[in-house]
Amino acid sequence: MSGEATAVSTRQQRLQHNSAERRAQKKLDLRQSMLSAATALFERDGFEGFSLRQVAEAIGYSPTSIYLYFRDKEDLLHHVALEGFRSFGQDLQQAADLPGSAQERLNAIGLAYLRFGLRRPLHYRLMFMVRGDWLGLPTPSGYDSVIDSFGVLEQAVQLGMEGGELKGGDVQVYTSFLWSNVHGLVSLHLATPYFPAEILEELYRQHQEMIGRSLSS
Amino acid sequence: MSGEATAVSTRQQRLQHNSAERRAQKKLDLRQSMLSAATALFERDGFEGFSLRQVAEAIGYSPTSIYLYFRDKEDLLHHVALEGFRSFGQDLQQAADLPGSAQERLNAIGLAYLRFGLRRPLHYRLMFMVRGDWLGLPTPSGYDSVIDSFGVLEQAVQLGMEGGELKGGDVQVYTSFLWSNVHGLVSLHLATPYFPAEILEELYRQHQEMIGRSLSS
DNA sequence: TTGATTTACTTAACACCGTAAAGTAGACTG
DNA sequence: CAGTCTACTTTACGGTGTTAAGTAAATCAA
Repeated sequence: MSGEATAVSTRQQRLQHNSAERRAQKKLDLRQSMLSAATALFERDGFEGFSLRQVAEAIGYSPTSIYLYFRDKEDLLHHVALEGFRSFGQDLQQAADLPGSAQERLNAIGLAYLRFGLRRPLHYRLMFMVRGDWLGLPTPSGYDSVIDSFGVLEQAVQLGMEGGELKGGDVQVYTSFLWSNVHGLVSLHLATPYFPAEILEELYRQHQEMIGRSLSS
Repeated sequence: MSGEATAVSTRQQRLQHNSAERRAQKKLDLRQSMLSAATALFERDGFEGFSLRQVAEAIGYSPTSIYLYFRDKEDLLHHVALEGFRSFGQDLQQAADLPGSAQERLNAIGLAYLRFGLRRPLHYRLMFMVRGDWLGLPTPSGYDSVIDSFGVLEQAVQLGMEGGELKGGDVQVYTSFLWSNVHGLVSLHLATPYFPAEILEELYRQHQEMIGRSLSS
C-alpha cells in the first residue's frame, strides 16, 4: 500500500499541509482577536470614540497590521456590526418560534426587538441609526447564517393574515407599520431624553394594544 | 437744556456708546457668519465630515478664532441644530394651526414632520438621531422662540380627545405612539435602504389610516 | 499726546486620527 | 544555501480638535 517514495511524499505533504493549516489558523485567530478587541472597544467607546490605533494597541500589534486583515476602519466596524445582526436575528427568530397566536407572536417579536435595543444600545445605534446603510450590502461570506430580521417579522404578519387572525391587507404595509413603531420607540429612547428606559416596555405594551385594535380582524 | 459740559459729556458718551455698539455689532456679525458658514458646511458634509478648520477657512479666520465665539465644536454644531429646531417647530405649528378636524390636524402635523425629514435629512439626523440628547439641554438665550414640537403634537391630541373625536385615553401614550411611528418611518428612511423616498408618503398615509382606525372614537 | 491696558485675533504646539509606502526579520522553498 | 515569500513594523503624510503663548491695533487714562 505505502511505497517508500509515496510515504515520504505523503509525510511531506502532510507536514506542509499541517504547516499551511497552522499558519492559516493563526491568521484566522489573529483576525478573530482583532474583531474581539474591536467589539470590546466599540462597546466601551461607541462609534465616535472608536479608533483603529486603540484596537491595535489592545492586541499588541502595530496599527497598520489591521489592514492585513480588514480593508479599513469601516470594514472592521462593519464586521463588528455583523455580529450584532447575527444575534439580533437570532433573538427575533427565537421570539417568532414561540407558540401562541399570531398576535402573541408579533408582540413577542417586537419585545425581543425592544430588548435588544436596551441590552445593546451601542450596537443598535450602529446597526440601525448610524450605519444602517450596511443593510443594503451583500452579506459577507462567513455571515450567511445571519437571519433576515425584516423577513422574520414579515413572515409572522403573513401567517397571521393567512390564519385569518389579522385583517386582510398589504403585508409590507403592516410589517413596516410594526417595524417603524418599535424602531421609533427604541431609537427615540437611545437618542433623546424623551423615552427613559423605565417606561419603555410599558409604552410598548400600550402601543401594541392600540396596533392590535387596528389590525385584528 | 444742554449745558456745555453736559453736551460734551453726552457727545462723548454717545460716541463711546456708538463705538461700543459698533464693536458689539461686529462681534455679533462675525458670530453669525461663523454660524452661517457652519450651517452651509454641515449641510454639505454632514456630521461626520464637518470640521472646525473648514469653517474657519470658509470665513477667512484662523481655526482658533471660533473658540472666541463658541465653546467648542460641539457648541457650534449645537447652534446649527438649533436653527433646525426653530424651523422644525414652525413647520409643525403651522400644520397644527390649519383648520379642520382633529384627525386632519394630526395627519397634517405628521406630514409636516415627515417632509421636514425629507427636505433636511442631515439636520434631521443631527437633531433626532445623532445628537438628540441636546433636546434635554436648556434652550440657549436667543432661541427662546423655538417651539416645543412635542408639545404641539401633544396639544393636538389633547384637543382631539376633549372634542370627543378621539377615544379617551392617556394623552402621552397617544402622542408617543404618533411620534414614534413617524420618527420610525423617517429615521429608517434616512438610515437604511428599506424605505426609499418614493414610497414614504404613501406609506405614511397608510399608517395614519391604521392609526386612525384605532384612535378614533 | 502719550503711555498703559484691553480687545481681537494669530501662530505655534500637542496629541490624536486613518492610511499609504517602504523596510525588515524570519520562515519556507527549490 | 540562496532566493523568495510571509507577516509584520517603521516611517511618513495630511488631517482633526484644542490649549497656550504671542501680537498688532484699538481704546483709555493722564
